[in-house]
Amino acid sequence: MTEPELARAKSVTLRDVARVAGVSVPTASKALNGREGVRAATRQAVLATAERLAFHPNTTARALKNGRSGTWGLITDDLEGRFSIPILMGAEDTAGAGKMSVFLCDARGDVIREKHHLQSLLGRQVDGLIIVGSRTDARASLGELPVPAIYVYAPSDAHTDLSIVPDNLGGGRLAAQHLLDLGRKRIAHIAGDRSYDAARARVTGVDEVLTAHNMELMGGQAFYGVWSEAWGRNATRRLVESSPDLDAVVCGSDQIARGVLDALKDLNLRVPEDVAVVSFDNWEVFATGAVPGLTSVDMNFEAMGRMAGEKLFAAMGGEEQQGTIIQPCRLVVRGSTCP
Amino acid sequence: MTEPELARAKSVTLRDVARVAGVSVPTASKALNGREGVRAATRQAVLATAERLAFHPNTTARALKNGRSGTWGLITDDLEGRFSIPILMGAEDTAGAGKMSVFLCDARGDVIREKHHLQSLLGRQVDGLIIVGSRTDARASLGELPVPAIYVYAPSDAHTDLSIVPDNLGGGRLAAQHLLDLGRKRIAHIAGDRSYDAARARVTGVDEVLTAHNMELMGGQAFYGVWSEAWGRNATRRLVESSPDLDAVVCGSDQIARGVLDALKDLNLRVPEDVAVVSFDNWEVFATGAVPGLTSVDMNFEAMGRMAGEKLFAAMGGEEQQGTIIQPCRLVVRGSTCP
DNA sequence: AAAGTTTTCGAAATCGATTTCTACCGTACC
DNA sequence: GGTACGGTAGAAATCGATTTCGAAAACTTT
Repeated sequence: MTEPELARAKSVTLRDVARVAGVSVPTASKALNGREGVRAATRQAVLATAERLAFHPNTTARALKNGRSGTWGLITDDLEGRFSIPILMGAEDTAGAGKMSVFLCDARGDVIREKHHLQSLLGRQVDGLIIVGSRTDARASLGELPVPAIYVYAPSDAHTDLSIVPDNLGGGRLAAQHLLDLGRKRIAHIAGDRSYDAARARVTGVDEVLTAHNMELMGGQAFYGVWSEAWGRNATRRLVESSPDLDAVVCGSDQIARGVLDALKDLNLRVPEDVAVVSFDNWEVFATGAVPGLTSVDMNFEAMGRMAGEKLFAAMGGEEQQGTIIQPCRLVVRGSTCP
Repeated sequence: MTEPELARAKSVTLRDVARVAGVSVPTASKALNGREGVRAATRQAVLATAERLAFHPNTTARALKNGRSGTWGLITDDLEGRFSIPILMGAEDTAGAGKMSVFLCDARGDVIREKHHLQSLLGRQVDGLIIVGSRTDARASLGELPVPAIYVYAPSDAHTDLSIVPDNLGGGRLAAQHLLDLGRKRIAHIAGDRSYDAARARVTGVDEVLTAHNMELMGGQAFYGVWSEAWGRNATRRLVESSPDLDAVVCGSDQIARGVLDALKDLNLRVPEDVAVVSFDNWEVFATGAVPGLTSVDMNFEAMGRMAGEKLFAAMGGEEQQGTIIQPCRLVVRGSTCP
């Protein structure tokens, strides 16, 4: 067993490269990492052999030495990945391809499991944490941690943490302004679950714009319910009964909007000619599958992920930050408001 | 700087525990890992101090030593996480809470990016790979790898790899048999994209059952199109025109089914009284949001993930396997077939 | 009490890469 | 030609945990 390369057909180590290139391990390391103190010819030789042997450095060893693992942990409650995946992709993008890898952990809404995942991630020496809540209400802070953490979508309840949340208020304004721009005057709002911060903020945004134009919502207020198509259908039927002259509906989510579209059709009201419909989330499969396509306010998950990545890098660089960053939304116009 | 505990307020290492407990590092290691050769009293002391100091072993160091990182890599093309997240959760479950952490990488359908992620994951010494395709067609094998890999949802095109795929054929049978059990005789099939293996397999399954009962599909064949609501609507209109007496429709996906339901309603056909509807995927938000709720064939993603986890463990234990494992589907009955 | 066993513990090597820090080389200058 | 110097390369320590192996301690046995 004097031949190490026979013992493990596994992977090529730096030692192998150094031996083949006829230099020492430190020299090989310096050459590969572009550090000075290596003659150009030597560096070339090392690079060439590394290439030839298909050398890939063991990230684990590097992590152990310099205390940086090049990984982030993302903890979420999002069972379907609707939020998590775009946010993850956005975060990854800031690092440049493959520089950072992300552990995705699903706590499934269970605090115990979350604690467990957290410990596991810290044991793996992640360089940062992204905590993705499934609703925009403030969630319990994880407290003081040995690595920077950023709360995305749901803000932390501790103002010493850094949170990134979508601008639901601004989204509401966007939706209302869009309808006003189209000349709509009699606007109703079928909202989501009142217990959700997001639902209330969206309502507030709509209200603000209407008030500024000396208008108010049909029925005098928004109608809160649940985040489902069924609620959209029911609410629409009642709404049209009491206010048959309405000409636009803002919906708390795309799912609600789907219900609204269904009900309007049953009631022989044309969209967008008789009634324009705007909703929130811009969940592609729902928004584009509808007839007509739904004009919807996009929460910009990927942008939130990118921001999270940037802030994590900044924090890793020692630049501590706290507070709540509000990420603007954007309106995606489709057939439900413009023919 | 003779006081190491001042230098880094960071984390508690095994050395710290050993020092405080008054034993050597190896002894502390043995005590914590439940290995023999340690007196009961000594072990107790070590365990107590570890607890008191909130010691969490550095997984990175352990990984470096014994060559096992306790991590898996999951590479997917799934932009929304519809497949990946349930599969990831299933895989994690097999390990027991937190024992395995999973790197989630989204290749976004880009081969270059996939290669990149793969290298990155191998550099991080993952113990296994789960490759999740976004369509059931066979995908290019990643070839010989230093760690076991399992292809989920989309099988590998190399028969020396191990793949786990949903039983689309069996799913088709389930759907057809369900309709026959309900006494339906005139069954049509509005399928998805013909270029997808899944679409064709589902059709074959339905055909098999009908043929076994000396029946055939309305129109003599399945109608292929695309995986969209719009296709469901269009196809239904044409179908009812040519075969107004149909009493059941099998849909290639929940999205198609949503279009079918819409169109049937426009045509004043009641579901399920006049026409029963069965679909595939059981995508909750679509299936339960519809009126009536969609009876749908569930692909059991989580079960596929669990199977993947088990097989990876087996492979890590040296038990090589190859071939394709077909994971059964299950029928979830809702209002679109039973009132 | 001496010899033989068993148990318990710790010194040292290991994993793979990085990072000093020192030894050496050749060149340049006086 | 000897000293000084910038530039290269390598020896050794390091990260934190594991593991082997030898030594010391604690018991038995005669």
